[in-house]
Amino acid sequence: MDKQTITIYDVAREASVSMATVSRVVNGNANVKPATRKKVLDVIEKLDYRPNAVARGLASKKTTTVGVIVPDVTNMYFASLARGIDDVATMYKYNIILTNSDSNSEKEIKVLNTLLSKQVDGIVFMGNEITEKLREEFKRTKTPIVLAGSVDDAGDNPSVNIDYVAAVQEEVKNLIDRGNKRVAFVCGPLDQAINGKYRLKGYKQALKSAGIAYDDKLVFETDDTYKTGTLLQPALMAVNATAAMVTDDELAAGIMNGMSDADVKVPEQFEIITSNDTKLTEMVRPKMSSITQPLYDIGAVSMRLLTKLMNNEPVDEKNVLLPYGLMKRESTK
Amino acid sequence: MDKQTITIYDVAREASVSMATVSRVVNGNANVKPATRKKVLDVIEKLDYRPNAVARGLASKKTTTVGVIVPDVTNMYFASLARGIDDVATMYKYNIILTNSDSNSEKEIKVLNTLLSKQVDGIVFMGNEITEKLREEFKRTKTPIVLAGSVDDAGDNPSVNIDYVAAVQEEVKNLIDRGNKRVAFVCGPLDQAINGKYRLKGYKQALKSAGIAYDDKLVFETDDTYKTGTLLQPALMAVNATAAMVTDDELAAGIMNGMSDADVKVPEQFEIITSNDTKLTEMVRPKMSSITQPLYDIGAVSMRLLTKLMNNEPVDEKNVLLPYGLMKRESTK
DNA sequence: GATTTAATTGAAAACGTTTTCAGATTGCCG
DNA sequence: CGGCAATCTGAAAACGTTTTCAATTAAATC
Repeated sequence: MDKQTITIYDVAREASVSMATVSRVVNGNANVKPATRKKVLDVIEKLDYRPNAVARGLASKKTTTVGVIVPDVTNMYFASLARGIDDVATMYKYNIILTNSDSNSEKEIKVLNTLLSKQVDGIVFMGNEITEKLREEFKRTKTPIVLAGSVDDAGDNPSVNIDYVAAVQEEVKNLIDRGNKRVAFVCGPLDQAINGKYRLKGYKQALKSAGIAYDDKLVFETDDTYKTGTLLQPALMAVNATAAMVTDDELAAGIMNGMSDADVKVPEQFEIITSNDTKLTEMVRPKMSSITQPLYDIGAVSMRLLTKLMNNEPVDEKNVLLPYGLMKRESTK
Repeated sequence: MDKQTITIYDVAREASVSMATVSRVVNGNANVKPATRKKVLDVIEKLDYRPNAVARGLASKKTTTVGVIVPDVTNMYFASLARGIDDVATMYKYNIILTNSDSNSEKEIKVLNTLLSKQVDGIVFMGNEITEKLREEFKRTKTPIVLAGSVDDAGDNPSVNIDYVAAVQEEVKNLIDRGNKRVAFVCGPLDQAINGKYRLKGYKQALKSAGIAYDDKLVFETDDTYKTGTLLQPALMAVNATAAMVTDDELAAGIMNGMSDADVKVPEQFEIITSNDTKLTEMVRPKMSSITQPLYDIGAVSMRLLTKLMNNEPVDEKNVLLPYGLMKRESTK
């Protein structure tokens, strides 16, 4: 009673050719006489034959599927990257298996392994804290892996990012130039290299160039959530900060709303610059000034890079830096 | 030079048992003597054997992978659903292949077919305008499909939603009770059943109960984007609307900001209620009152339903309605 | 200890493709 | 029209599992 699945063999019989020939026309192999090609194509049409990608994957050792590991799709930043990834994946005939890791190292390792067991042709990984254990798992496989919008200081994985230190440095400099003596640095977990090594470095460099002493009371390590942001106003006031460089848009939105709710005027009394330029920056009032990152493109370029790696094509630059920008909106003077 | 992949056969040899036995222990089959189980397990450990899911899929005709078709992950509404889906998928040992359709019917059909060719065990579909063509494709396959947060008036696919007509009716009634004689209905494309058939119906019913004549000048069909929302203020004022029931959060945020930018006070001069209760509602000022939908749960329940369908378990209710709520925030009086 | 029954195991056939290699056909040239 | 190269085609062996069925071994019964 089962709906009969029709196989390449059925087509071969019906068209009175061999499986090999059918396989050839399905795969667009040139070595088949136009007449036979037509004959086979007709039978395929008539029988409504659809190749079984699993069998194909087993025989060819390619699944045209790539794994995508992301902390949380629900976060606009990652959703944008994911969209870029999917679009160019589609363009190159790949599909993506998307998994949320919650930035949990154990979970990351686990899903990495299930992705590998599913024989994905490549993986794009997002998440900035790469534990030694995870790094080892990365090394163990020869399936290509690229980091998207994520940095690993210690590893040597291909990656695509922007120049976080330069971007932060530039924005903090602007803040200082506008007269802010005490600018806070509000970031996600510092053990993530992107924060602890790069952005913080940019912050420090800007301070140094301006001859301002680094004060660790001004750096606030958070969990990157909106909620946390809303709670930060008192602490920020307590250290006499008059501006903040924030590393996440939702977090920044939280801070800004916390300020507004406490009747601190943004930007008059407190300036805020955020980092990801998700569409949230425009939706909030005042609109948030931001470092602009080509989010979609970071995803897109990552995936493009991955396709090259999967095909053993030469890549000129393993660690791509895309251009960033500075978007002045209403949360800065 | 290729990294040798080790197969079930290698561990069989090494453990001096048959492949069948190895397969049994890998799959937790009870019929194997504890001693042999241990022996095999040890060899697996020693050789670092990982089962090849593709081969397994071919032999067993199950891939433990489900397809997820979504208009755009970058939209918070769908991202939330997707997250719910992935979480329960993981819980039941499935992975998801995530594809963006842009609500484009051709694209939907195309990805549906590639998902099927990849032999997914099931599909959860999001997107409200289901063309006749797509409906036919749905019918052609015996792979189970469930609609998540999406309705198809004409088809008979399993689905999980909330009671959109009741929810809208209730909110519009509240608006009217508070003295609004002219409440606008701002929605996405009306040819999507969720808008054209359900929500609009709730709107009309509320009007009718209140003895107010339906005026189609008050219904605004849009494309559901933030940008469009920001442009709507003049038109809304032109028809003397004093409140709006909006079917999408980003759209609503746009409208609200458009109002604010034109110095129309929300909620004093214009009340706004939105529909999806994404976290955006809290981030915007004033915070938006909303119909609350258990977004994550809609995804989660869809996936759970799908697991039952995939296992041929009986399901009590093919079309699940989850409870909705009404969240009063600051965009209404 | 001989049977009978239950618990373990293994051999081999799927699963639906791709791919290699050799054989068959065709086209072209003098 | 013979011969050689170029073009097409097919047989059969992978690919790495699961699963069926029969055979073997162990346990239980009297």
